[in-house]
Amino acid sequence: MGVAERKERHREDLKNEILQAAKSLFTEKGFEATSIRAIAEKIEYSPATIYLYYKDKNEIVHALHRDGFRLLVSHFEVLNTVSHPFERLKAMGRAYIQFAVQNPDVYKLLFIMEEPLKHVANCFEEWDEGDRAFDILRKTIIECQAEGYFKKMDNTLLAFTIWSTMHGLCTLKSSGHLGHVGVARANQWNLDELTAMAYETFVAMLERMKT
Amino acid sequence: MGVAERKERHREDLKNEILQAAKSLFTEKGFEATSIRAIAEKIEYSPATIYLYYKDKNEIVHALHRDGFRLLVSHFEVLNTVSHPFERLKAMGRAYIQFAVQNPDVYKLLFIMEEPLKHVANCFEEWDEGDRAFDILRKTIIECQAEGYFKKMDNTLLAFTIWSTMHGLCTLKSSGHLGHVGVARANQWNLDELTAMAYETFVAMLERMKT
DNA sequence: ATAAAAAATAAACACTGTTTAGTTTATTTC
DNA sequence: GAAATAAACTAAACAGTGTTTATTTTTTAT
Repeated sequence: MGVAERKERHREDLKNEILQAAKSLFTEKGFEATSIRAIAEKIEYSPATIYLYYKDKNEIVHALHRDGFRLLVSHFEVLNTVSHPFERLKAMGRAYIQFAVQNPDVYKLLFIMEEPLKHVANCFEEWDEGDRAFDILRKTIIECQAEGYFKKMDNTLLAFTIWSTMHGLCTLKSSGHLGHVGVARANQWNLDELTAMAYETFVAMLERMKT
Repeated sequence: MGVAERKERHREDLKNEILQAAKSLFTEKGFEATSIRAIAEKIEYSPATIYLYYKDKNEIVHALHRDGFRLLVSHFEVLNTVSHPFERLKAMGRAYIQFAVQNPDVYKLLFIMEEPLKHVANCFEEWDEGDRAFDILRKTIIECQAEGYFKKMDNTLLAFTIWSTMHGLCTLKSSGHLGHVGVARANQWNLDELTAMAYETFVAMLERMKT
């Protein structure tokens, strides 16, 4: 059935077109400032057409959530080339910050907004993407332990702790809260430097966790 | 002028009534889900009346932001009774988590939302509340350094790092992201336990930073 | 060419924050 | 006490939001 196939392909095309339009508008204007009508206008369809391809706005957000996670995981996969586990761990931290800074809206989608997560909870799928990203961190920690780091510490708990620190650094930086603390403005540091230095401080702490 | 005074007092009363109605609705329904109309209905005035007392919705949010910070600082002031600085530091961490868990909407107001911060930036005031909270942490760190902890580490950078970890723990927990990681559900841990244990893991790291 | 099916839309609904013009209430002046 | 002034309040509207329904246009199959 060549005809049905072509139609199906066209359907998928339009579905993807909606997604790309939404993505570009989200990163351009932010989430709250992007309306269904604006997405419709960008792809030159009527607003109601969007609803033929996506149940509601949350479904669009959820689709971008999945894409975003794939992007993050692919960012981390490059680090497999770093053979020494602790060096890899450090590189992962830097990569995480870099990802958050370069893709603030994607980051918001992945780790701050609650709606896309609710959608995951409703589906029976086990949030593979998130688990995979977390497992990358956990495995690296376990490898570090084989080298004498983090002895007698639970790898899962340490993974949560490290993730929390990274997440805290990224969110406090990009939300502007870090920048509004007086002592931060008083020194000559800019925000990126400050974040990098705080990360190095944390790395220094991790480094002491050997033997 | 007794009359003018009484009127002024009434004005302040209504202004405060609006604030309390907003606060209760915010904590009850969340920020996004509370409208000016809902606030107006709660105090039994017309929506337009709100605008006679507050410039816009952001000004209400900002007023609650200030209140929230005072609440947080008062939470911390109790800890002055803890004489040993490192014990005090540990207690501060627990108090911080407790505050975030018990007042999730206030926490969101203080450390996640960007709008109230913008308002602070527009005013010339130097965000005293935030600076004071941060200074409490910094001073405790400096006292710890006098006891042999965190030698040769910059107290401001360490303060940022610790704050980031606490903020990360609190936000990942209450946003639900922590709970959606497979390994977290696999173990018997509940979210509060998990957060507490992750905090203890972090404390264990800090504890090693002596001499 | 005509009937059936699919795709797209115009228009409405129930909301939102906010503004404007008008009404009601309270105070002051005569 | 009655009239003029000032303050407080509100009804109604505006422009926007996500979403739904009924209708029209376009495509496909007979």
